[in-house]
Amino acid sequence: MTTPLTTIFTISDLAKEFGITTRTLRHYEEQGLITPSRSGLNRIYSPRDRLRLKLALRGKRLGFSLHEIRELFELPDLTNNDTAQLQAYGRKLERHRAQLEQQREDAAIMLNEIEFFAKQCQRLLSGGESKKDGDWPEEPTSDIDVKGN
Amino acid sequence: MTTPLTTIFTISDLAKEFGITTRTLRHYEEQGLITPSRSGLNRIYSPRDRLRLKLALRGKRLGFSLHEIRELFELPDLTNNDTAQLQAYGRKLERHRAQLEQQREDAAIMLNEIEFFAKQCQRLLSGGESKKDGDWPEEPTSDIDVKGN
DNA sequence: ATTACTATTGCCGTTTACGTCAAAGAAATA
DNA sequence: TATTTCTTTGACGTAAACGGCAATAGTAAT
Repeated sequence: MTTPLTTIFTISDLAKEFGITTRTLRHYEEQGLITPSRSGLNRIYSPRDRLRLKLALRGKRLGFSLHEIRELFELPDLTNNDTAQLQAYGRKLERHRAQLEQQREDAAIMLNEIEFFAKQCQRLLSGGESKKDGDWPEEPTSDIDVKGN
Repeated sequence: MTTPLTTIFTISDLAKEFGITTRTLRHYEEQGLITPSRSGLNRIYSPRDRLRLKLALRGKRLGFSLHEIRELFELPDLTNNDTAQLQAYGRKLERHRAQLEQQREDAAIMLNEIEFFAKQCQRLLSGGESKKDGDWPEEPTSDIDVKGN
């Protein structure tokens, strides 16, 4: 069995695979996120283009803007070793790192809250009617003033 | 020392505390996220309102829309035990739970990628020039086809 | 060649989440 | 009392991320 030397994708291939529209793919191209080659007018996507799309979509799920994603794709030029540019990129990475860690924390907290309410739902649904007229805490209060916060 | 029985906040109090504008607070009210009481025309925010704001902002950081956040705030009515409604709420929670876990995974992956590139930056900046003409992997390729993915 | 897709480039529309005045009423301070 | 200062309600504007045509232009199958 041979590995294909050149795997290519059409715009609708990728659209189907990732559950997006072709309009979205063209939009991402306009924004400089992906730059497929052409066969005449038709777009030809390489595995590298596909990878970029995958990364872009992950970035989107994390709430990054297309602009931010594009910036992350623009790796600093290492041939002319431009220290300032490299530092700038480093700071940008640092900011995104901080944001991602904040998000991890937020996600953990919110998962706790949601799981708590989900369990309440299940209890109320499976376990007959209610146990004592089971009621919600009047709000997702999991972090209310626990630490004077 | 006595604990204040009624802590209240003005619109600019909360705006300052959370680093948002008063316009944002009014917008959240229009969208039904917060419903402060009034003193004449002026809005009066209770600790409960403040908590809601806090939760809302966390939801935002996680990419939830104001509409979704509002839905999560609308706990199903437990007095008339409406099974269908409770189930619907449960399914909604389940969807959000799945999304949050996806996000945790995404965040973890992206943190790895970013930390990798950040280290490269530091190496190139601190360790003199370059070691062998250090170059980037031509892309954040950390997950390219590692598992035929 | 004729039908039938699939793609391409405009280009205008839409939704979300606010920003940005403007006009006007209260409230605090000099 | 005069004057900032804060707030309120409109109402219009905007940036981001596409959606949804329309009018063609290639390409594929019959």
